[in-house]
Amino acid sequence: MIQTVRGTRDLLPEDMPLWHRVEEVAREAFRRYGFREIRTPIFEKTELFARGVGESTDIVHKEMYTFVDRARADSEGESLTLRPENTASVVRAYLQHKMFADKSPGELTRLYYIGPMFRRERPQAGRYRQFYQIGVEVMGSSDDPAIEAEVIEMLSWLLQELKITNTTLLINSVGEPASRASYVETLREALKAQLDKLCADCHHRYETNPLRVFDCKVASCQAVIADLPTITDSLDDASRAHFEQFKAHLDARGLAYTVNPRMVRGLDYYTRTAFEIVGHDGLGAQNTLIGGGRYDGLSETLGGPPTKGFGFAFGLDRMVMALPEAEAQRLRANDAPDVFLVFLGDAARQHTFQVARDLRAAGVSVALEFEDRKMKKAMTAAAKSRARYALIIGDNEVSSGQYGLKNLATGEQESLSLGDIIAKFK
RNA sequence: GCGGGUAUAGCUCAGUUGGUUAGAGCGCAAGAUUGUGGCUCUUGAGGCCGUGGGUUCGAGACCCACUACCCGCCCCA
Repeated sequence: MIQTVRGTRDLLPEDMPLWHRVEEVAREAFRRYGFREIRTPIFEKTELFARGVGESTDIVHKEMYTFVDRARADSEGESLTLRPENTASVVRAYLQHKMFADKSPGELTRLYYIGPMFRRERPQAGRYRQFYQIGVEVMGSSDDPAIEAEVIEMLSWLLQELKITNTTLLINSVGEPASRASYVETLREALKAQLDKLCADCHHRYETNPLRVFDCKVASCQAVIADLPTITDSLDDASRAHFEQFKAHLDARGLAYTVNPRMVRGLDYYTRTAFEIVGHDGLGAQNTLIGGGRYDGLSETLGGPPTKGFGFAFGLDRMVMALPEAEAQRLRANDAPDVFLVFLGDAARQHTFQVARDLRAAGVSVALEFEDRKMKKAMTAAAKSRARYALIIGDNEVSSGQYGLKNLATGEQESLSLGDIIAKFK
């Protein structure tokens, strides 16, 4: 039997109401905050991600689905990649369509996206090779921290609307590229003296990406980590001032946060503000719900004019997992037909098709089966469909034009004309 | 790439020191009940026991290999 490729999965009808709900709430949040949708291609030239995300990152290094396109007579096949994330593509589109050109100073471009991304990682709880992300990007000439606070305010509303409570907002500033680079050296110096106390993984991190040592879960490493210098101490003055303003904006909006000076970003393009919203319920080891930050240099990296940028992304797979059970049940229960048509005998069967058409034309969600069954069986099918009502159509009903409408939850039944029934569902 | 776990009915799982016909609950089907579902009772259908090899008189069980899935690590939004 052919099955799904490792790390991919089918999203079955039972779960779709949950996915739709997250998408619907997100779109509503974006509408209220002035974001407009953009859809970029699912694959791009490999170079876009190599430059945008960063050559040295693991994503580019070993986690991309890259393939060479078919060669033509006049050219080599070019290297293409299924998008591992969407920020680089959105910035590319922003530049390609010169969205900055008709803007006045300080005017922002607010974009959002929803769609699948691909990473060739080992799957685990809440992590798939084809996963779905929702994200926004704010681009323009301004890097006002009020932008950041407003976006986080929007996320706060979104989580509340989804009934996802018990989350924590973590913030940090990773500074300008220059101050970040000097901090990495400071950190490497500090680690050098304690190398003998670190685990094998951290030895590797010391070489490749010292910032990652902070994420180590080994107890002996944690002891060392506690005494390491933080990036906060190395911040340049402008970044420090920017971060202070950002916090003041959060305070003014009543948004609670925890400063985590050890929270760093893996992708090359991040500058200054970084944030995460972590969940605590039912997410396994993958408890980061939302991650984002500022990426002021990305446009230039991709050959565009100096542009400020700020954005976030969250995984739909994981957000759906984080929905509380009660909310999930409510959403699934709502995903049911309005009425299930039960008919008895061949004459009623023909008549039922007409009734179904009239109800549907009036906007009612109608379920029915085509088999002529005993009433008992038909009622069982009606209950199984989870329809709110069963509409009973036998010879008596056909001749009288009065149908039995039974509320399947309460068991109450009344006799109504088709017009009355349609009115009831309006 | 590395580590641990699991693989038996549609689903969730039992299955004793290796023993003859592989079980339960839920679900599904039929009936009790020929125009009224849910509850109850009765009956039934449904299994290459992940795949391949080995040990044995005999393997769902023990050994080896493989594959798949799950969880975690690496990495990361």
